[in-house]
Amino acid sequence: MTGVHIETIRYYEKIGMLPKPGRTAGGHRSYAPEHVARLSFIRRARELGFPLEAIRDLLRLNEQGACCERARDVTVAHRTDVRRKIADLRKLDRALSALIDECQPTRWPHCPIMDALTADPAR
Amino acid sequence: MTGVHIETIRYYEKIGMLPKPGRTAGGHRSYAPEHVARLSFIRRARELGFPLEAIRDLLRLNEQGACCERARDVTVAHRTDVRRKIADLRKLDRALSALIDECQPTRWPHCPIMDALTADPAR
DNA sequence: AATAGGATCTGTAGCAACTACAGATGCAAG
DNA sequence: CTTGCATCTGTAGTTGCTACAGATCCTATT
Repeated sequence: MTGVHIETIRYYEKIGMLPKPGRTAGGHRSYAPEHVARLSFIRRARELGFPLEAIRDLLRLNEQGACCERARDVTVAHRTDVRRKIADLRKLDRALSALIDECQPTRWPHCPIMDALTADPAR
Repeated sequence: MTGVHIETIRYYEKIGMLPKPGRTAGGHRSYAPEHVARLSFIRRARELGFPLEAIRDLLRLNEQGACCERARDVTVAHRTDVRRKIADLRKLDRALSALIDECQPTRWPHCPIMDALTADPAR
């Protein structure tokens, strides 16, 4: 129903992201509509890359009806984190590209990738 | 000497990234220059974001003197991975920014962030 | 009503790449 | 010879799941 794997649902239950559902006579979990809604909420937030701890905050805000102001703060903080990661990865991309460019057969005396990685014990 | 945390060094030893060093009479590890060189290699490769498994390959290539061609392949594969991550994160950034933009006090009927996350059980 | 099959149950271990303890030693400087 | 820091082993925690094993349950068909 929610597209969340069953193991993941049980994991969420275990870490307290999802309230424990009722059980059938045989011990199987039976989920109420609010479980489904909460799971959908979590899934959408996960698709937006929010960490589970942030989602916990968002869920709390949602329940309290405390809206925009603070939900926006959480979202902005998350975006800041995403942007930091992008910047880090771009730096990596540039460094890797420089190595790859240097590593052309035409310019070949010795492998620049290995040179960049090998320690220089003299220094 | 290498800037690698001591716990990390022991972790590398445990997973076989670093050969087991000799020991002093009292049982303390004593590292030879080749350990230091290997650790430096690993550290530089980690700074370039290579996963440990790829670093294992690079170290093997380095020992075999097998150079450019294959080291280049490993590096290009890693860059592809980095670029995929950048693309994913940019998509996230755009989605988050759209939500944040919509969430201005001026346009306020209801919080667009919570709306986006809340399930629509009717549909 | 019996049965066959799939789904769920609990619990644990694994992923990547470390980090953080606890409690016990070793070792070097003063 | 002492003081105090560094290292020792071993285990558990981090994040967000995923993948089993072996047992039980539930549903649909006969």
